[in-house]
Amino acid sequence: MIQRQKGCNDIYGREAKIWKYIDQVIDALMEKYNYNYIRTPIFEATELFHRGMGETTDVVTKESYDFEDKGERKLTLRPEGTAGVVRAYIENKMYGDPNQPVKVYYNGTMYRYERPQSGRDRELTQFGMEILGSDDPLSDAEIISAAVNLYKMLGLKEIKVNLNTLGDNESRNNYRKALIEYFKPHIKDLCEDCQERLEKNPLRILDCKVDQENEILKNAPKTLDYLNEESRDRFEKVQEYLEIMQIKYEINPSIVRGLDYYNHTVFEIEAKVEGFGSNNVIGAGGRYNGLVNQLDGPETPCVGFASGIGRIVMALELEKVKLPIVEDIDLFLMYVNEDEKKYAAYLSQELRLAGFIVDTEYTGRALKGQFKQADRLNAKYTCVLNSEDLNNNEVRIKNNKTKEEEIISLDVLIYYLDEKINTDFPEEYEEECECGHHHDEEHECCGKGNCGCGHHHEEEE
RNA sequence: GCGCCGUUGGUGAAGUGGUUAACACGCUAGUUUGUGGCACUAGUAUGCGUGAGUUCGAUUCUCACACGACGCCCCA
Repeated sequence: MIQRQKGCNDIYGREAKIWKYIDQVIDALMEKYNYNYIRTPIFEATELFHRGMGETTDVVTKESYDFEDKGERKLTLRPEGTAGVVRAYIENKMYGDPNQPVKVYYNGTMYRYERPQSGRDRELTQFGMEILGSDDPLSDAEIISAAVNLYKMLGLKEIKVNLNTLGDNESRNNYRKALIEYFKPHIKDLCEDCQERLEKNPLRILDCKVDQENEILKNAPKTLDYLNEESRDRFEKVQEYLEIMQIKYEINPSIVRGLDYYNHTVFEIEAKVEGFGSNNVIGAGGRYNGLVNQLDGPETPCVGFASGIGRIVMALELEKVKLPIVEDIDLFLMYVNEDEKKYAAYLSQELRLAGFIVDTEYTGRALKGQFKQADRLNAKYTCVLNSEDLNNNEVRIKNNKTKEEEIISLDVLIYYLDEKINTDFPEEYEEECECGHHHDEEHECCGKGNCGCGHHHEEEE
């Protein structure tokens, strides 16, 4: 049997509904923030990804899906979204658009040749957003706020924003030097991996899992002490805007992004949920003022964010968040003989076009089996089409919850169903927001906190 | 790339070096019920990840590979 490829997933059933729902929330949110959807190719010239990340990083040498096509072009399946967006920005000369900055978002599959583990697959789906052409700290804050609001809208409560700054290039280099100098005398007391990291990527030592509790790490120099004045001011501005937007965050000096093109703001958003594996970062981003230029575009300050949809789904499930996913149908049509079946075909067509979710029998089951199927599909109503009733221009509609059955004239069936569905099965509004109160339509949120539940928040309950 | 554990039907799983691979759920059919959901009856893996080896004989032992789970490295 041919199996699916390692680290790839088939998403279907209820899970697929969750994915589609998330996509909808993303689209709705991005509309509010006025970001435009952008779709770039899934493969690009290998060089695009290799440049700007440095040829020697593990990411490039070991973890990218490189291949050659029949025209001997060297191609790579995109491992992330930003490079393609930046390429498109440059190639389409979006920097010349009078409408600046350019705000775009994407949502698609990415490919990384990795060893699969919890929260890490070879094919993954990422949503991301970028602001190209603004160096304003407000744009950093906006990106972070949008990320936080997305998670809140989806219903995640246990999230934590870790914020840090790398400063500009000068600050960053000074800090790097200071770190190496600081760690060098202590190197023997650190784990093997950290000894490797010292020259290669000293910032990573701060993030080490083995030495997490080591005093040496705790007393290590902090980024913030090596910022020049300009970078420090900038960081303070970002924080100020976040506070105005009431976005909670924590400054965490161990947040370092892997690649060189990052500067100034960097952040990671963790899902703090019981049961999450070691990869609990559901989204991350930062400022990358150098990248556009590195890829032959004009000097362009940018900031962006990306989030793995798979990890969001995982977090939603672990938190047992109730999602507004339709898992039932309005009506299941049953029949026994061929004439009734034909009528089922006709009626399902009519009702579907009228906007109802209708299903019927296709596998030749006996009536008993059809009732079971109706239950499995969570049908709100069932209807056994009976030749006798049909001759009288009537059908029997049974509420599948109360088992009450009514005989309805076919002429008014649509009106009947329309009304009954709303009265028998009202939509439930029950959500809990940060304020800790359950609330529904009558009992609204007290307004403390930013729950994104979609209801208007009054000052008083 | 490294480490650890795992892989039995539609699902959850038990089990053994040797004629029919337990049990449960599910599913299908039948009896009964005015049109089901309860109950009862019957059916439902020539098969135990793939390949090779040990053996008279392997799903059970050994090895390799694949896949899954988790962790390390790395994390765009």
